[in-house]
Amino acid sequence: MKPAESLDTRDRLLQTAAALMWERSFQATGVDELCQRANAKKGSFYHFFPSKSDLAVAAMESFWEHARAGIFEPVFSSSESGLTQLRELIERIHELQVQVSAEKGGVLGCPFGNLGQEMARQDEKIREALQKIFDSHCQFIEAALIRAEQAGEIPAGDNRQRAKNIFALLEGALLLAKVANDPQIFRRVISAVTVVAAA
Amino acid sequence: MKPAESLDTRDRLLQTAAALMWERSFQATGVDELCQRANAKKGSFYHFFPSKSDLAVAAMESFWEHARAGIFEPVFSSSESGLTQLRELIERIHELQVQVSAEKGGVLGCPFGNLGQEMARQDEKIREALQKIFDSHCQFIEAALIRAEQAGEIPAGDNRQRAKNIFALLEGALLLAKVANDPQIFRRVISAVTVVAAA
DNA sequence: CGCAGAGTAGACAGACCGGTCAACTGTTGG
DNA sequence: CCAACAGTTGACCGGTCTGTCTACTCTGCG
Repeated sequence: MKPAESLDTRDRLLQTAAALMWERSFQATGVDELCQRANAKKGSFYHFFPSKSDLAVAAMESFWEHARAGIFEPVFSSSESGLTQLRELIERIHELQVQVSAEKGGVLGCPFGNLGQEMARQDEKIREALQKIFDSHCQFIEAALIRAEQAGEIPAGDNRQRAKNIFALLEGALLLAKVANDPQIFRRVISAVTVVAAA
Repeated sequence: MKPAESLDTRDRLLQTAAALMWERSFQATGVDELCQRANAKKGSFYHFFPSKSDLAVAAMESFWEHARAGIFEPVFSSSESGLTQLRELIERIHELQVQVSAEKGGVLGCPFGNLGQEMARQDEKIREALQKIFDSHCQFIEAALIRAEQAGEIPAGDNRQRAKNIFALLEGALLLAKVANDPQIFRRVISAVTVVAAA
């Protein structure tokens, strides 16, 4: 993630929004505060985005693009086996949680999961955007499972469903870690992933 | 759950708070609206509870007591085997999700998980309360796993950790169902529980 | 009866919210 | 040289937020 100062106003707003909403929540993030932190003025905000919800959608999409390019694609395009890639992904997520939780003074969990729990029932656009982002996550996992199946690492089965199961376990583990405020909870729960992958 | 009219003011506030915060979210639930729906006045609200956060904690504890008495204790004190009890619990949760989502026009997910994602990083009292409620959930699951292990349904293992894994899967599945706005997602993901139980 | 305390009532406060708007600036292309 | 336009600025709006306060009612008890 580039330093905020070097970006243009729109990108600064996007990046600040993602950070603040991850750290706190959508509703606890005020437009005024957000603009201040992004070094932008309210008028600029509403010049680029019709509403706070639209900014949230754009911020999540942008955040996912960064995560995809910075984590998912490198991990899943390696020469490792499907299951190893999966374990590598989990390792990266865990590292990120540890690092961010040290920086912010507590476990933040998954930015998409957080926003989903909070806003899915209140804002349809946000719900749809997150649904798509979840799907993208699952597609990466599914592809790894297919490779694992072809390599004989796991028995043949419904890899799409398996991917959803694994993703659900990830999200649940992040929630437990957040409520316990202990990133190690995530690592321990996640040990079950290999089993779910073969289910 | 008794009809709201027959309860005293404090209980009406508790019940209405749990319902509204489940349906929407903590921050989207206003004190004014809450009082109106509970047929109470602001003065009464702040007579019983020092703040909205304290009400939320009390409402979650009360809701959990209802769920424990109405679902968890009946299910886990039956004469069925440990794994069957677990499946029965999941069945009940699924039925509840289907019913509530028909009533409210969308999947609401887990009231505790929702509040946890939203408020764990913003209100330490809420975080601690939910942490305890999560623990109680896990204790029920763990007890069932111990019975399952003794009956030879699953191999010997760390049943405390297994319980956390299962609980994480449940919470994750509820999140996916909420974001997809489809309660059937929950049922499908949850098919992996038996595997996780034996991991 | 009279009093104490629990609970009720709702006006009020002050901060803060998301969002609007008209005026301004800086750049680009004809 | 100016017109067109993307972007910026910050004052401003009406509404809503949680929480406070004083006055009131009801009930049980000595």
